[in-house]
Amino acid sequence: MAAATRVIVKQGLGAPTALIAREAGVANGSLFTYFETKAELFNQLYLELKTQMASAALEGLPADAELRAQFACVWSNWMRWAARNADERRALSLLGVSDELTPASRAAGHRAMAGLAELMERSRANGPMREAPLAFVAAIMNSVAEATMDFMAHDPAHAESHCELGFDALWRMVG
Amino acid sequence: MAAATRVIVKQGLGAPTALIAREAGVANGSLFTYFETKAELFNQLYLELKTQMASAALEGLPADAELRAQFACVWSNWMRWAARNADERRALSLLGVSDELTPASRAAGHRAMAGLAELMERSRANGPMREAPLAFVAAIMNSVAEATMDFMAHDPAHAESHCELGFDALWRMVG
Amino acid sequence: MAAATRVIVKQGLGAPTALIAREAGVANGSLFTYFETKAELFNQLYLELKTQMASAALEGLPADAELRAQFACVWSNWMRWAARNADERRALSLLGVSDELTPASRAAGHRAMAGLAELMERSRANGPMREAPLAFVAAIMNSVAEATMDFMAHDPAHAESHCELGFDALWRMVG
Amino acid sequence: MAAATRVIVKQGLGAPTALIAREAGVANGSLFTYFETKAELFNQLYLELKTQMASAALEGLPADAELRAQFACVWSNWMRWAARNADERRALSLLGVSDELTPASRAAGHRAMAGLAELMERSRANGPMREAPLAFVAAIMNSVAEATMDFMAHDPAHAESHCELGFDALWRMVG
DNA sequence: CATGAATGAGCGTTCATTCAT
DNA sequence: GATGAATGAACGCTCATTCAT
Repeated sequence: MAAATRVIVKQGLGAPTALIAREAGVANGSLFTYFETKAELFNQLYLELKTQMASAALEGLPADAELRAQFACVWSNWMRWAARNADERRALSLLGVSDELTPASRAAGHRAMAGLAELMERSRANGPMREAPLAFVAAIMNSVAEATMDFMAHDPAHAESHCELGFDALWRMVG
Repeated sequence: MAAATRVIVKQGLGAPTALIAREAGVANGSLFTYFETKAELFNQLYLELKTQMASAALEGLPADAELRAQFACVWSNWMRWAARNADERRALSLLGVSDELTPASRAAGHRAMAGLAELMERSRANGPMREAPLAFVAAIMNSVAEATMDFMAHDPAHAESHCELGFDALWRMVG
Repeated sequence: MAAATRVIVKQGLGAPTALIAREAGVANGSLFTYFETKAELFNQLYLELKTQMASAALEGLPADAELRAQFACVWSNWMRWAARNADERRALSLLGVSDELTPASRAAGHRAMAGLAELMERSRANGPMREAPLAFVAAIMNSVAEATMDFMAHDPAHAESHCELGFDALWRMVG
Repeated sequence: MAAATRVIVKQGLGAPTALIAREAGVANGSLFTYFETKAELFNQLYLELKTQMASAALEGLPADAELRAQFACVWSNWMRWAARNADERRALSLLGVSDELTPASRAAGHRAMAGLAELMERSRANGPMREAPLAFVAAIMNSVAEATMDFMAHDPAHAESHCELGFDALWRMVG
């Protein structure tokens, strides 16, 4: 998995399975002992990374703090994970647009993000988007997060300020 | 070009050039009379679609209206283009993440969006994001637009309301 | 023809007909008005070059001089032609080993060299190879000539001395 | 390798790799397990054949016999190898004029012929070509050898006598 | 006759997947 | 289970040749 992540980042989703196997230190064919097909590997990797990202975001959530503070904590965790796991994030992003990704995996990915979605749900409850469908709000949250991560990755010197700018913007939208 | 758009939407970027040629009603090899390589085709298509999208968005811009109204008009054009050109939008989105896309094409794509960026620039001038880098604000605008388009495409019955929700959210962020 | 020669030298026999046409300043398809196929062009070119080479070699032959002097004159003409028409020689050499060259062309090529062969025939009449088949002697003459030309082309500074060395060697063999 | 040799002789250097693979009894793609490219295969084959030829020529060289006898032995070995390995010789000859042959391979080929060159060097030491560059003498030796082989192959009935004629001619030149 | 866009068979090469060891 | 050589379908691209203009 870690090997696949590294290879995908370097070579894209078109990277030969042989390369992934070599990076993992196993034989060419052994890869297919663990994953029936390349697509299967990609789907599992997608889910693993998404889950890892979600749990990183929710780590240490102060359950009884104010909503805004909770959200700020999650956002900060999320962005920090992205900054420290640039490869994982990049791979996740590539996998997310792959044609090989099954609807099932995509659904499972959403489920992994349920904790985040729930927080979002509560955050907007009294805000201007209280009437919008949750999925829509979640999608916007995601897209702003992605854009923020891109900027943090691209310009690490101002990572901190971009992180805050992103959060403030998001909170203005939904909070 | 239109053929390539259709095929890309159906089969992804991995679609055989032979299929694109057939869809266009020309012979396998004729494609390479017009585009030196598959990558070249993709790059040109990307730029064409991006340009088309940008000019659709800026069409009929009421130059002396209030900023908010101008922006609303652009947003509405933009979303309408996306709704009416779902294939084009999907193809553009796939092309945008391709490894075959050259930095030059990406830069040209940004230039095509200059009109939008400039409007954005003016819109945020007195807003809460007046200190943020333009590129960052543009990225967020794009990402919210993308998310909105996705929802409009996915649930055409509520396209109109999603369009408004998206705009309001964006305006709250930057306006 | 001249265009074909230049292109063959630069790109080898695999050079596209389109390139030859462009070099000749005519359209892609016009080439096939003059030559039915690429092979036909190559065969005709082969014969033209071989004929040109042979007549260059025989030019100004002092019909009533001593045999050795006659041969020396021919050899000198031959080598001079090769030196001054490096492209033609190179092309001829490539064409000579092509699979496209028909036996008929090869035979015609030999006929073009008849004058040289006849001189050779007389030269060896009283020499050590008087019993050998003419064709064999001619082949050896040719091969020594080729080797000499190669050296003259490769090291033009000593062209003159290589030319003489080649002649002396050949004469020792047959004269 | 043997398969490649056979196919090259029958079809020339333009023969499809698929044919070579089939002749070798392996799958289309397997060829590229052993040789990265077609050119790589050709280069390696060239070197193998050249080396094989050279060692055949030097086999059983009577180190303390007279020079002429040594040379005669080598010549006889050489011609016998060519007669018995007509395919190999033909392939070698075709490979030798290919544009795919790298300078490195050509140099390695020369190195493989070093033994022959050295014998040649000693043979001419007191002969009429003692002042000529070694490379030139070697080139002439080669070209006479080639011509002789051609005749032996073309007219096997008189192979023996052509072999002798060739040697005598060569010795007259350099010995 | 000249043109040059169109053709499509054919090629070298890649790589996910299999399977005998 | 692990291996890695073998597989062969599939792809991007080339180019000799044709033919409507």
